[in-house]
Amino acid sequence: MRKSALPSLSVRIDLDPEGRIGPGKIRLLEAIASCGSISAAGRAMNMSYKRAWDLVDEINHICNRPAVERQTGGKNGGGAMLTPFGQSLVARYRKIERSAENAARKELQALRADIGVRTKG
Amino acid sequence: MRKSALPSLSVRIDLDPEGRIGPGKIRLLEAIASCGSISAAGRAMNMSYKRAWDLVDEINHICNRPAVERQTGGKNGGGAMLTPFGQSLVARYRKIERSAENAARKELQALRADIGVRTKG
DNA sequence: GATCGTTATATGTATATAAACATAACGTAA
DNA sequence: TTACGTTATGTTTATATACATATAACGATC
Repeated sequence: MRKSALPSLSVRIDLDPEGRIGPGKIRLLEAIASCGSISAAGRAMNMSYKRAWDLVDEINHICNRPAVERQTGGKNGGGAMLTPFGQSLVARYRKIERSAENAARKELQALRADIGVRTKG
Repeated sequence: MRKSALPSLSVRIDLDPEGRIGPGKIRLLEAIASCGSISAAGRAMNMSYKRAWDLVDEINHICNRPAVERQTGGKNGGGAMLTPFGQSLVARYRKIERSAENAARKELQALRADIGVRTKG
């Protein structure tokens, strides 16, 4: 498998001075979407349930609307899924990320040439 | 009118898994370039000299070559300036940042529209 | 040699962040 | 009712980060 070459970009969206959404929260949202629960997503990311829950809570508060809808109790104990807004948030982030990396590719290559390629391994 | 309304982008360059360069370090480099010393740059950014020095040291180590050249002692007690590499690093970062914001503008506006309008339900 | 403001370094103290652990509430199904 | 796995919410501990303070070395200038 091919790891992303360094240097690479990471993009954050500053929704307000105290609230940003970056690659970590987006990966968590994606994991929730594919796992069906916060706790399973946390396990998949090697993250404690509490941390995952706190991040979800933070995301929902940063945006003015819930990105994750949660059900407590019920079949299988409950679960969580992305709201339509949450889905579009992830999609938008990924699109922005792709656009940014595309736009920056030349400069990053030049930077890599300056610094020297480090092939770890 | 102020330049960037929220949400806005912030871009980091991951030079290696443990070393990133983002808007803070770039602003520090720019302050050093315009102030002529680490300590003056720190004062200008309301940052302790130690913190500024540590950041410069980190930058110089993250990259494989110095971005800041320092002179201890001498006229005015010494000073610091950007190396040619440091100058190009700043220029490249700012160019990447502009490209990224340009590429993401539409999506950010859509996101702003989503978040700005609070729809309960 | 004394002065000056800088670089360079060390140490201790707050503060913020993350991890670890514990426990209750929930709602479906057996 | 009981069991189950989840959401929800604490409390405590540990770690990392930032801050404050102190001090020495440096080298041109006076």
